Amino acid sequence: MANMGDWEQKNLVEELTLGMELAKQLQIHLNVSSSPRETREMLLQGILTSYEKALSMLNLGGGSVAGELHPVGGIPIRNSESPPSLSGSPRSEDSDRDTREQRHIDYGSSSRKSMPRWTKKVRVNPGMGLEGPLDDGFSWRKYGQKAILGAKYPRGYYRCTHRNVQGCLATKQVQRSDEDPTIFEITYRGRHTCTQASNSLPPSQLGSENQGPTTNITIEPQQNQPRQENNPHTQELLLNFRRGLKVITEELDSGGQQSFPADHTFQFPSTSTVEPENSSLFAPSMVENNFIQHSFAGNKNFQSSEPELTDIISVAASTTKSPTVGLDFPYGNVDMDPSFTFDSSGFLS
DNA sequence: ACGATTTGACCGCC
DNA sequence: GGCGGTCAAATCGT
Repeated sequence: MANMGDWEQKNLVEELTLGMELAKQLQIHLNVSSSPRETREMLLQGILTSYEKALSMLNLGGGSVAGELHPVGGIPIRNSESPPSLSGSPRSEDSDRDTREQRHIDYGSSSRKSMPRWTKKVRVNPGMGLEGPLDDGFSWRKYGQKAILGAKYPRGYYRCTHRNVQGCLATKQVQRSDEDPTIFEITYRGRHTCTQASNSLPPSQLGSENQGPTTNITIEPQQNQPRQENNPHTQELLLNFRRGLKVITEELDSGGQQSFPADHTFQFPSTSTVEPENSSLFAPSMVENNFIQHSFAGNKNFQSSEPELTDIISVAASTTKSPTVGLDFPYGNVDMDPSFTFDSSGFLS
C-alpha cells in the first residue's frame, strides 16, 4: 500500500509500453502486404485499448475513458493495484465470435490477502460446447465444488496442476451465473509461477508461458524474466485475442505484481488463419457460431441446456488444455479427454 | 497404475 | 454460527 503511486506509474508505463510494442508490430505489418487486415485491425485495437487504459489510469476514478473497465460494484476505483495489463476490450470486433468474455476488476476485497484476483465472465454458447472461454491455456485441476448461498449453481474450485510440483499457486473458481446460465464467471487468483502450463511450448521456448503457440498472438517474455507471472488475465486475453474471441474486461483485480505487458510482444503470423488449434478444441463451426453476441440473456431456453453447459465448462475448465498445434500438452494428454457427463446440478458430475 | 474428479469433512474468517 | 474455501479419501477414467 504505501506505494500505490508507484504501482500506478508502473502500470501506466507498462500499458504505454505495450501500446508501443503493438504500434511497432502494426508498423511492421503495414509493410507487409500479405499481412491480413484483420491482424492490423487487431493490432490497432490493441493500441487503442492500451491508450484507453493508460488514460484511465491517469484519470483514475474518472470512469473509464473509453468505458471499458468497470470495477465491479461501482467502485470508486482506488487504484490499488494494478490494472490489468492488457485488458481492454478488443472492442467488439466482430460480432460473432463464439464466446464473449468480460472481465472485472475487483478492487476491493482482499480476502485472501495478497493474492491478486480478477474475474471474467465468459459466455458460452449452448449447444456447442465448450471451448473457448474456458480454455485459458493453463492446466487446472479441480479440487472442490461447493454450493454457494444464493447461487443457483455450485462453484467449482480449480488450482494449477503444477501446484505441487512447481509450487504454482494460481487458482480459479468457476461459477455459472444464475441469471444467464450461459455466462460463467471465472475468478482467478494468484498468478502462475509454474513454468507453464499447459500451453506448452516446445522446450526450446520454454519460459514463455504464453499460449501463443499458434496462431495469432504470441507473447514472449523477456529473457530476464523466465517465468513471470502469468497473469491469466492477460494471458487469456491474448488467447482469446488470437482466437478472435471477444473479450471484455469487466473486473479485475490484481495484486499488483506483474509487469506484464512490457515484456511481451505480440506476434502475428502473417497469415493468421485460425487453425489447427481450433480444430482440436473448437470446431470451426463452433467458433463461429458459438456465440451470439446478442444477449440472449434471459432466455429460458438455455436453461434446458444448462446442465450441459455447466458440464462443459467444468470440463473445459478442468481440462484446459491447449489445443493446437503440436505443442500442446506438455503434460501428456491427460487433460485431453473430456468425457463429460451431465449432471443435474449443472456442474460436472 | 497413475492421475484426475468427486464429495463430505474440516478450517478460518466475517 | 454460517459461509466460502480447501483438504483428502474414495472413486472414476484412461
